[in-house]
Amino acid sequence: MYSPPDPTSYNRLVWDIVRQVPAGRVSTYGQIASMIPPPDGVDELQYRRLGARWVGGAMHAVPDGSGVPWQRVINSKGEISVRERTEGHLEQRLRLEAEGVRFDDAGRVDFDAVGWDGPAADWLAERELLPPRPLGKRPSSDPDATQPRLF
DNA sequence: CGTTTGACTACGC
DNA sequence: CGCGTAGCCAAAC
Repeated sequence: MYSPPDPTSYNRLVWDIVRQVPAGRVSTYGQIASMIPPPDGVDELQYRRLGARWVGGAMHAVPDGSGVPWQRVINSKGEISVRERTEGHLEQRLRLEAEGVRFDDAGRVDFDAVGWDGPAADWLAERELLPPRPLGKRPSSDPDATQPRLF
């Protein structure tokens, strides 16, 4: 798999971030990666794809009983990335549904409803991490037809 | 020792 | 909006 220069410390950092995701909310591999600065020498655009894979590797490597809520990390399409018809896939879905996360007929969640907006700004600053990429559709793309003027 | 296979995304059709 | 593919690496077969 695509591995970061230092998988051990990278994984620890990823797990720390994932621990911040509250129950009932979901993040994505790409969003987690977006908070971690790209290592030296890694092209930023390339890191958007590589980093997501690295985070996937970190999730795959979560130790049993570590308390890391790995089920709250899914792919950018809003679906569970663990291969279907596997034990892990079913367990992730059941865990999320137990937290109140709903899946549509296509097996996708609604980021606008359950998407995570990242840790508090000071939490990120303490660790020299970047602000996360927002999830879901941009509310700004919705015309002000439904958005009444406040004055 | 050669192949297959990923807990991913962006981009082009 | 759905589908295929590149990118580019380490393990498991």
